[in-house]
Amino acid sequence: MSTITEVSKLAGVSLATVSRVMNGTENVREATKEKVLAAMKELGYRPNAAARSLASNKSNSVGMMVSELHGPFYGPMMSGAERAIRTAGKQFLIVASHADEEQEKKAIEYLLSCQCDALILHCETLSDEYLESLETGDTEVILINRMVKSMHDNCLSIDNVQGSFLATEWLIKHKHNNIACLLGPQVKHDARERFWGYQQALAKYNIPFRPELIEQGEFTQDDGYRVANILLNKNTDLTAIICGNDEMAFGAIQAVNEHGLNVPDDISIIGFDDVSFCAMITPTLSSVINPAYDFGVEAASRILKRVYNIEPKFSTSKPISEVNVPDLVIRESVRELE
Amino acid sequence: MSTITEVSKLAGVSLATVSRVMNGTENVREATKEKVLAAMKELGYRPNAAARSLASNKSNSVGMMVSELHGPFYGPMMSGAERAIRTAGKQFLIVASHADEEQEKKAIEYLLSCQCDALILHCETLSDEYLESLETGDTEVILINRMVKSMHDNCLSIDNVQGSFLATEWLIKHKHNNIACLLGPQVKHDARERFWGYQQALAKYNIPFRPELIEQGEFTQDDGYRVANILLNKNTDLTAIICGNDEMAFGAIQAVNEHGLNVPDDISIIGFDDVSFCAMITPTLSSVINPAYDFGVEAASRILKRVYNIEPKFSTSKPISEVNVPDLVIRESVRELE
DNA sequence: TTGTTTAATGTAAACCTTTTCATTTTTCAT
DNA sequence: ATGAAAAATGAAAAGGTTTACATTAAACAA
Repeated sequence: MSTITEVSKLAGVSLATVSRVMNGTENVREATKEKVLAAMKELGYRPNAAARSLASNKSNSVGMMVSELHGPFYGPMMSGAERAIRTAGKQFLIVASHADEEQEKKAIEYLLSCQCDALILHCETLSDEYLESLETGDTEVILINRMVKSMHDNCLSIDNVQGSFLATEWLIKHKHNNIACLLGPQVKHDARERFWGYQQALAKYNIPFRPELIEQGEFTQDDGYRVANILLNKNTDLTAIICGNDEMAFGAIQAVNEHGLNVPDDISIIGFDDVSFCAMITPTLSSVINPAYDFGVEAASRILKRVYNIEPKFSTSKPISEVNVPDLVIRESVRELE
Repeated sequence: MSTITEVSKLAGVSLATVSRVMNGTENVREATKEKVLAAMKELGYRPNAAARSLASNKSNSVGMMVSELHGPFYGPMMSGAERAIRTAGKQFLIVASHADEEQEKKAIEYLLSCQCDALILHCETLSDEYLESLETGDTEVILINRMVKSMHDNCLSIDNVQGSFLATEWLIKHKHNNIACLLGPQVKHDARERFWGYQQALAKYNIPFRPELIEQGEFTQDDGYRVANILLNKNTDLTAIICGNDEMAFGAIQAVNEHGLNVPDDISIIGFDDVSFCAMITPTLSSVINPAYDFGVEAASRILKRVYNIEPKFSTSKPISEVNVPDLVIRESVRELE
């Protein structure tokens, strides 16, 4: 691989001039510029990112951490952020943490050691204290789906309690009384918040909380299926199920069908996140909107402004603030009782 | 941020020793090691990846390029590769190219300038010559969904022609004669190959090729819907539609439904790729398996072996060779005619 | 012990840029 | 034409690590 030195020799100028041409920052005479560009081309020169970053103490890259690289929720979130960052000419790195504490820490360490200028994190296990400690460095950090009060301006999330409350309330208002709840893993704060929203709604309408209507599982289709079966086997009177997320809801629909019951005629189901397949499955799934794509775009936009002083070219479909009031989308999977 | 020098001073040893402790390569006395580790911890030392990569000419990272970060096909592909790479303790970088030639080149340039030790590329627009030129460097390159003869051992793909042939043949064998074809964008080689497989099957069974049964669109649900409508408006006798991929197929199902027709009673539909939602929608979608996850794992495994001399811990569910014979999964979206 | 081999550690150059500061060249007003 | 100011360029240090080579300390045999 050729280096800047070789380019400078071929072009008959100094290192510094080649660097200036590359970065386009300072004045270089047009004739010189062309000589350098020609030399670069001839040698197939490609700047060494490591050396640049070492010398400049900047990497021109933004790192993102997500739990998984696949899945209907993370995909749009990554895409949104990527689009905004790349359009601004900055580089974008992604690492997956698999929602494991140690791996989350390692992933962040890695992004930091890459000298990322900013970080976008969707973390599931890390404590507020750990996240706060990240702020002490000079790397901008934005958290998605998480609210740490002391980092308020750097957090983007929806009000999970409110979202779950809305979903439950809709069911209550439409005459459902025996509403089951398929919880996500309660080690995750969003799963806990969603549970709390359910409880709040019951309380508001004076509906007794029945522990037998609660089951907990992973945020997956398989576990939704498994856990919904448990629920259906022990309860014959339930008319609706609120699910921790859409994947679980889809598993629940399968379980309901296998029990010879119909969604929504026998049982109404509401998911959470409103991922793309909600509108694809049969019946279409009612859900609480969690605007993953917009969160990605918004996170990136804030970074572009704050770190690079660039006015972002993309904007979100609707304004995104720190804590967003979620909307409920009603589709075929629910019905009102008389 | 603290540096290796500060660590060495605090521990009372030389730079070299700290480096040796970090890398664990050479002999260091146990007592010394502990001193160094303690100093690192005390300072919160984090190695500078740029400096390491510059000095060692290695980055311990593998780069991947995909067209999009979201979507049911790329997600599993990224996940498979990521899992294998990270388990081996190497780092994993992803960039998106948006299936645009210039952006694909830029993305690759970026990964190379990051000194990635190896590249996994899913490219759509680049020429064989360009890809061959990448091989001249000392960076290992693996191509997914692409076969360049001169790089045979570095390519992983399915036989698209064969896949499409199988799907078409199934329909023919089950008495379908008027089989329409929803093509993907013919600038993409896989879309072209799939078209070719369709033609081959017709030819083999002496079914005349009817241009009015062919429409071309993007590989998206929206375009599948749009293009299927065109097809349905001008053809009243078709009984089956072969689609360029699963997204298009889903769009086609919607179009068929809106025309007051039923899948599969009136029209049979087969997709391509067998992404996860095939089994989730109604009717479940028949498709040709394109093992994205396994391709990711296999690509990573080959790199681990060749570049790092590490025996990979993960293996694919079934053996993956360079060009794989695809399987057809028959689900509810097709029926046999009498 | 003494000398020899091996293990542990240290020194300093190298990796490729950026960037400060100094120097040279150009421009332009007089 | 002259000098001052501005623009263009160059020289060299700095950035944090690895690693070849040199040195010192430990281990061990005689």
